[in-house]
Amino acid sequence: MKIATWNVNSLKVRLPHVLDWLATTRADVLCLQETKMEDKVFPYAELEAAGYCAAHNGQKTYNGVAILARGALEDIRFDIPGFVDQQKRVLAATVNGLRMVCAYMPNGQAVGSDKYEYKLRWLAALGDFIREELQRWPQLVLLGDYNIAPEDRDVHDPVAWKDQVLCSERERTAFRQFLDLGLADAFRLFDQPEKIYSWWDYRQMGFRLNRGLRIDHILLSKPLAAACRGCAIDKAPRKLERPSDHAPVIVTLETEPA
DNA sequence: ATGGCTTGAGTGTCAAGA
Repeated sequence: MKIATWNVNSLKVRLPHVLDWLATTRADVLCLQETKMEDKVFPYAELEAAGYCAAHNGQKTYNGVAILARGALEDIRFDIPGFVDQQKRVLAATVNGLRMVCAYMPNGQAVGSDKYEYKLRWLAALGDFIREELQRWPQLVLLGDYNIAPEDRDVHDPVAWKDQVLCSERERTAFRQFLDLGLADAFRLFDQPEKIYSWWDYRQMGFRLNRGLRIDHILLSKPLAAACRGCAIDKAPRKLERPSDHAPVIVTLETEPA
């Protein structure tokens, strides 16, 4: 079973890339972030024609998350329960007995800003939610755009980024709190080459110079980590015309028949 | 260089991303 996440930076612009990528990879589940659209214009029909069921939690202009799956989506939940938030950043659904929690975590703008404090409050609330979800669904995947580079090796220039937003200690501590719930960073379950990233700035040839950050992640609960056979970041879509600034991350799980 | 691209909104030019 292949499960993936991709911040598409506008699904309206990127739908052709998404459809091509699904046809190529045959992923079973794809979680999207930054759809930047209301539900009434979400391309359900095009995705269904491609063989995918979909659930969407969207809004105009900003944010918006979706889960696409070859199988049925069950127990769909929107947002973080009990956390008052106008921003559409979380969507959860069960596929083939596996709980998927798709998250577009806040950017935080700058260390010390109001948005940074919102990010940390938001991350704490998500942690509480995931703890509850794990009790009901031991087979859980928390995946999406975390907007956190967990370690210096996930940063092209750790000196320049030191203590900056996406790399600050408080954000990295929040990331480790997900690991403390028993989740594992699928990418780090395997030997990986150096300088692998999932996001590159559009400006100043960031991608060509590989000036990137690894901020998109797939975290697996213990039974799924044991079943994980691989994790990779697919740079191919980042090379296309009008690409998203993020690349998809994909895991392969060896799952037992349901 | 509070910059450098890209998107959405909306038709001016700005907010937001990371």
